[in-house]
Amino acid sequence: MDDGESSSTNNSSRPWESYNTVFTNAKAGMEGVDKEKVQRIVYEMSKGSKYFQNEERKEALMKQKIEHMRDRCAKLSSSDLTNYQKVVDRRILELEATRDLSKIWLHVDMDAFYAAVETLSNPSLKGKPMAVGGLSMISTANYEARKFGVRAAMPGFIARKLCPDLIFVPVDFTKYTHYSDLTRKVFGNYDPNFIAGSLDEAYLDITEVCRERGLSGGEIADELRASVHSETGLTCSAGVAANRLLAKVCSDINKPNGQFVLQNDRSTVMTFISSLPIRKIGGIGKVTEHILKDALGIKTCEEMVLKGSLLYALFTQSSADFFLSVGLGLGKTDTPQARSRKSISSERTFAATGEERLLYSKLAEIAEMLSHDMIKEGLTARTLTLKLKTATFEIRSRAVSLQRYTCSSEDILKHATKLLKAELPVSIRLIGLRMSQFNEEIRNSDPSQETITKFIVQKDSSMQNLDDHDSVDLDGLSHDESLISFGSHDTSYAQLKDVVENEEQSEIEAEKLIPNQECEKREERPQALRGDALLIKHKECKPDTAVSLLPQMEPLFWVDGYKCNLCGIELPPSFVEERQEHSDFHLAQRLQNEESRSSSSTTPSSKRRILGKEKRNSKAKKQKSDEKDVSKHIPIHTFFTKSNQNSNETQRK
DNA sequence: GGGTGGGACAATC
DNA sequence: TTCCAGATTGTCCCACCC
Repeated sequence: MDDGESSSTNNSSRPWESYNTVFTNAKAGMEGVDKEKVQRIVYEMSKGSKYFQNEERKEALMKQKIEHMRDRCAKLSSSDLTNYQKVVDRRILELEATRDLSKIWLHVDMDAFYAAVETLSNPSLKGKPMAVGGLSMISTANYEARKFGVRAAMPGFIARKLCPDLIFVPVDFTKYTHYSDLTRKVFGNYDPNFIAGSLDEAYLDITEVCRERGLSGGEIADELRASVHSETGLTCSAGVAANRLLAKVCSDINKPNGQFVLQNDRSTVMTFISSLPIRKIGGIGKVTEHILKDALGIKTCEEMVLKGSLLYALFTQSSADFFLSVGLGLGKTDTPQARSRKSISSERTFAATGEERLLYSKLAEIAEMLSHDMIKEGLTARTLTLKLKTATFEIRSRAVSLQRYTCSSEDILKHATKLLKAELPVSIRLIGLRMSQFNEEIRNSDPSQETITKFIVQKDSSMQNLDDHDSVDLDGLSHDESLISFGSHDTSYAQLKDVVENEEQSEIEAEKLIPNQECEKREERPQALRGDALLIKHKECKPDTAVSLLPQMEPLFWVDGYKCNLCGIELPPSFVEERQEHSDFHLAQRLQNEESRSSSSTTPSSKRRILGKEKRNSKAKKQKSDEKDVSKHIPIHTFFTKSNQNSNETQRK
């Protein structure tokens, strides 16, 4: 939808015109596309579906937000605007002071990457319209397919309608990773600290290499692209500019197999940015574009500066700052420290169902996948988030923070089951699980300790079965067996239900016995300390030799002088520290299990149910009040509008 | 009253 | 015939604690 005034009611003869789809947005290779035809087909294929209804619901909400913003805009007095303009003027000076034109950044973007890789391995696809993905969703399309309006993130069945001869090729990440590695080897020759955006794009600081070799940014880009082509047989496009934001915009200009250089001087940058549509900026998507366009009439980056006072009046400071810096053509010029991931997740879509057994079975599969990924990455975490997409495409998420770090599929499943249970009955089409709040001690451990870390992480998962009564009782089955049996046998489902229900009872009882605060305090201590505490608590424990970790636990000793009797890990006697750590690990493990037994490992579910209810109630109340004050209901990505004008003014003072 | 962490959810690629 | 992904991040609100 290009016009905020249009709606499905005043376009009855051409209803598709108001259907807000991303599939008609400008994308490389789609210049000659009959947008109206694409939009009509997408509309015809979608209308009436649950997906469509949900889109309409979201659209209505967005319109409401836009209306509200317009209202607030209209209410601003001239003195308000004068004051906000002063803020803008000051911020412009501050932002200008940070402008750095000394760097040369290069953004490389592979052309239709997945599709190009598939064509390399199957040359018969050359020249034919092809998409990587399936009928439900396609990941990318080659340029022949794009001529028909087919593009990434489009459902395959719609793509086939647009292009009946479209060839579908299944996604093969192993292949793409291989080619991505080849490109990265080339990138590394120009900037060893390059930033990989994704498999198919990267940012390189080529300031040094330009200086050393006396070449311009454009010449380096030329050489790099030729090098990527000779190493991989793939083409890429590049953008060269003073910062990453601009370089990314530039790499899209002469796509495919081209490049664009933006000179590093202020006036060239300002001219370039002045007419640039806001949607070209990374971070401004469909929603933000609509809000800025329809509520404030901002279509180009230049207008972000011209209407800066409105932005500061209506958005939060951080959002307004971002918009203003975009309008000034500013972007990041430093090479950030390697960003560490903050969460890890796994989700799957399936035919919508409300059948509990099926849902629990899916949950078990996803918990297993997530656990597997965590072990592979050497991560343990303590916040679990369950994501659900209902049959009506409504997204729900429910989270719980655990008292200990874990990566075990049993732990994940146990808590995820509780979260899911609270949502039932509901018909669901997607389940996702996410773990966040990583244990930094394990992640940042000395590489020389990698073996032991890996061991801890792996065993943290597998050991749960052995001695954690709190975990789902798997009757001594191995991981794989447990998964299979869970997914396919009624008994496993019944077991899980029982475990969850019994546990709730024990949690309620435990809550009576142990004050929650005490558990939290203990949780704050690092694991090693907790082990020490246990040693103090149980003075009969003696390190190494035959260590009795707890009176009721089998003592630890080294079989044949090198093999742990509890888990089988092999550590020669010379590995003194590792052995100590290892016995600490068993101690900590044991203590955690003890804690789990004697107290709730999460918020007691009885309490949680009440809390949940209160929360839902307060949420319902909130929604009601939001109907009155829509500004509280505009959580649009980074660009949150101010929830409260007064609070913002206070902030500014 | 300010700081902080948990939880929900929207946004992007 | 088929009927809209998956992964990750950022920001807000709110409850709780000091």
